[in-house]
Amino acid sequence: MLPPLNPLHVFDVAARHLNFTSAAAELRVTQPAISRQINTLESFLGVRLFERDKHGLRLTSEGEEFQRQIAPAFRIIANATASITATGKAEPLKIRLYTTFAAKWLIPRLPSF
Amino acid sequence: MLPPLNPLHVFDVAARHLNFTSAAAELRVTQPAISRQINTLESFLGVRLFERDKHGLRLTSEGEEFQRQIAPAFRIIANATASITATGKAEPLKIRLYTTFAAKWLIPRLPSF
DNA sequence: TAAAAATACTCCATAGGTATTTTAT
DNA sequence: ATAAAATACCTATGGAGTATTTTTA
Repeated sequence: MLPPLNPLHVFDVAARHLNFTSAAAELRVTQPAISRQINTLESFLGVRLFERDKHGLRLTSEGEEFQRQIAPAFRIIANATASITATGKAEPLKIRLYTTFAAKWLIPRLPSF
Repeated sequence: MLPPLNPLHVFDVAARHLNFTSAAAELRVTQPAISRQINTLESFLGVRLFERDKHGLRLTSEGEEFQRQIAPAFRIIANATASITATGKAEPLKIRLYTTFAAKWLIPRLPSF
């Protein structure tokens, strides 16, 4: 069974920040958005991941272990996405044209390009 | 940069099935839902993941490589979720009661429980 | 009292369903 | 002719914003 994935990602970020407000900044959303995503995940799991008491915000022991386990998953996804996105970006551009056109028009302009 | 995660998960399942209809069954949604999720992912990546030509449905080479890379991420997430969900489920149940009640009512019934 | 988290309310975007069309075997 | 994918259309759910309240250092 998979948990809701967007809340899981938010948790991954928030667990590194230990601060919902700055996690919100990294994800380019607002602080309440983070609060609710975390809540969604905790409700789904039936487990409290963050402790909101004295000492401010900290991970529960379950939260810490969970974070440790899931973090690699997002690194994998990010890497895979970077790879596939990069594919083709470095492909050489192939151009066919008349030799006379190449000589008279293209070659002179190549340097400035 | 992370891709949309729900479409990514749908892709993971569909890539194993090589069949949107049966992937839909596994995910308990309809076939058009799969079709659109895949489309969302392909649009985001700017890469075609499935080939829909003769021979039916097959992964493109990029799709195959991508699937190979991301699949472990979902296994990680599923395992982590199983662990944290299981936490506490095996906790011993603590009961306090009167010794007389224990002797007369509880103990006789324990075997059948 | 200042800074951060939670909550209430509203709005929009994403995701799904049903019906139907297209495509390919 | 059949089976699967794509598309159109509509609906519903989830996610986000703003404003505000609660909490804690």
